Amino acid sequence: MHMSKLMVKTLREAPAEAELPSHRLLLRAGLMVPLAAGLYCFTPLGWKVHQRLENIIREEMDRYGAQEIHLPALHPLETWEQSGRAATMGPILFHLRDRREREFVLGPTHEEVVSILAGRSIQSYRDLPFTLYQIQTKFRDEPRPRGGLIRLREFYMKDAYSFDPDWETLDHSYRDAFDAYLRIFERAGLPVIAVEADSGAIGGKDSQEFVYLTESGEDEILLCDSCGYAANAEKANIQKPAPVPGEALPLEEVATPGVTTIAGLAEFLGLEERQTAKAVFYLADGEPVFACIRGDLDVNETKLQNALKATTLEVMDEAAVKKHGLIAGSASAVGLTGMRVVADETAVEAPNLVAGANKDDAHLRNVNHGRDWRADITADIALARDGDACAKCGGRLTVRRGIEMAHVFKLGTMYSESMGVHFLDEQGERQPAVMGCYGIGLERMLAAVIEENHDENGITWPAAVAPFDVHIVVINGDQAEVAEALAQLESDCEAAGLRVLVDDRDDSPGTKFKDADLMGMPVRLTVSPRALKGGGVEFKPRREAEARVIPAGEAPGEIRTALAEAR
RNA sequence: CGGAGCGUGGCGCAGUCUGGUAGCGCACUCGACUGGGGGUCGAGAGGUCCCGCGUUCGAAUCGCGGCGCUCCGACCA
Repeated sequence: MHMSKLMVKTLREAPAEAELPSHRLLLRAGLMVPLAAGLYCFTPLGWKVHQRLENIIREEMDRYGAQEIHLPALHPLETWEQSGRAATMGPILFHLRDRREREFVLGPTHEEVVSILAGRSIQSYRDLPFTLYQIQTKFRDEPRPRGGLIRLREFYMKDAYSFDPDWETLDHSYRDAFDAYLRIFERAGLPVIAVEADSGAIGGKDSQEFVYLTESGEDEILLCDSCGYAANAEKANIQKPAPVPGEALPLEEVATPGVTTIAGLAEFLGLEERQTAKAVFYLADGEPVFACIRGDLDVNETKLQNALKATTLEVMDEAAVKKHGLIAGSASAVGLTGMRVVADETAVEAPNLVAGANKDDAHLRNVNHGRDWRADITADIALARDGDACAKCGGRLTVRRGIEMAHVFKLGTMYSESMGVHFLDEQGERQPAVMGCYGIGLERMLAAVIEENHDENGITWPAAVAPFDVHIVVINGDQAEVAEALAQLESDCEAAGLRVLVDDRDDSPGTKFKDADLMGMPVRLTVSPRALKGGGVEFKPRREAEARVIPAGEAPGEIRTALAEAR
């Protein structure tokens, strides 16, 4: 490809709205052009990278026997009503109507549709197991698209779905997908870590995310520095400090004028925070819920939501707090009626806690579970924080941020039951298939590849995803010797199976070098009178500082070597 | 949805406070020179100043309403 013919426009300066390095470079290098919030056009250059990522994924999925399919993006609304997710996914669904006023949604994912497809193919346990996958567009009406390709409203996802006769064989399908993902990210030059993730109220057993660690990520991850435990903040478990022990003492009210915070309460009474009880109020599916945890801990709302099996959970606003007669800052479950109480184990086990008296400026000492109050649900609802103790080994947890690249789930039978994916087992009994699902965000992956592979001058593509292998800069291409050398070099490289980009534009050398750095092909060759005089062509791997002159005939071999190193 | 900022040629910005014929740099076109890190000179083209309503003799500028974009948060199987 010659740059004089390539539809690309590089920018000296990035648009003001772009902040992330990947976003700025995607725009500056001319890989994409914005259309609207969360929507981008890919240029020929950008699309080549996208396709190379796609192909890596396709190869690794095919390698373990997953089968590629294609599904509609447009789904009848009833499909989503059948699974119940029309309600739970709610506002994220793009809705539209056809000319006969029939309602459709644009698929944000494809569990429902793939289940319908699978259900029509499965009759016997002999038909199982298998894994289907698709690489196609998904639509989500995100509340806030952001970060260039990090969060889009229309995006490519590789989504795979496994169908197994039982949980045991699902473990194998899951493992196959997991291993394929490790190979995919390895090949794409993207360091990721697998972290335990929440599988949601929707159910399922195991769930892991593949996360690329970066400060600009939106996912919060807890990492244990001693045992390697890694979990999404929604899922992370901690070892909670032991309570202050003691025999149950008589309940006693104490005046606490103006005290409304745990820190203030502990200081006022000269106690530790773990000797107090904290209360937080929520509306779960619209119903009031009283959450209670020991004062030194915070509530993990995902865990709380799971404990409640609620589809929505929100913190009560002031009006709701008032309406339900709660006293913020002095609330406790003692004497509380009219709502469910969910308590963390710590609040149940610790004796003689200080809790609110359910009136202003007063608290209760020596509150004990069982005697003074009772939890409707007792569960672990504690939030892991930076510095907390690892649940597995007691080591120190550190909070890191990252971008979720992929998510693997053991779904179980939820969709097979609602969408009708059944088979007859060896006993002739009708069973729902046990499903798993495995998604990778393509554009997000592309953005992360750039986040990981760039320097102050531009992109430094890993060889496996670069749009071209070699970028040939021509200087004084109008001179006959130079033109001749270029033609030979180009055909030698192409004969060696290399993807060649030639900057044949009539621009100054400086402009071409800057663009070559910005666009970031793994190897740059310069054909010029000077290099010819020096005995060949100038050879410079993008990630190295120094260039050297090599005989032109050796270029293809040297490029191959450099590509092998540019991972 | 809450908080903040921004909207002027393709990109980066000035002009807005204090109303008076829209400007700079880059990019673009043509010509010449130059030819190893976004080069020089000359001549050009390109604008619903986000939209609407209002105030005014006169609005990019003031007022009201709306839209869009970005960031933070909420949200995000």
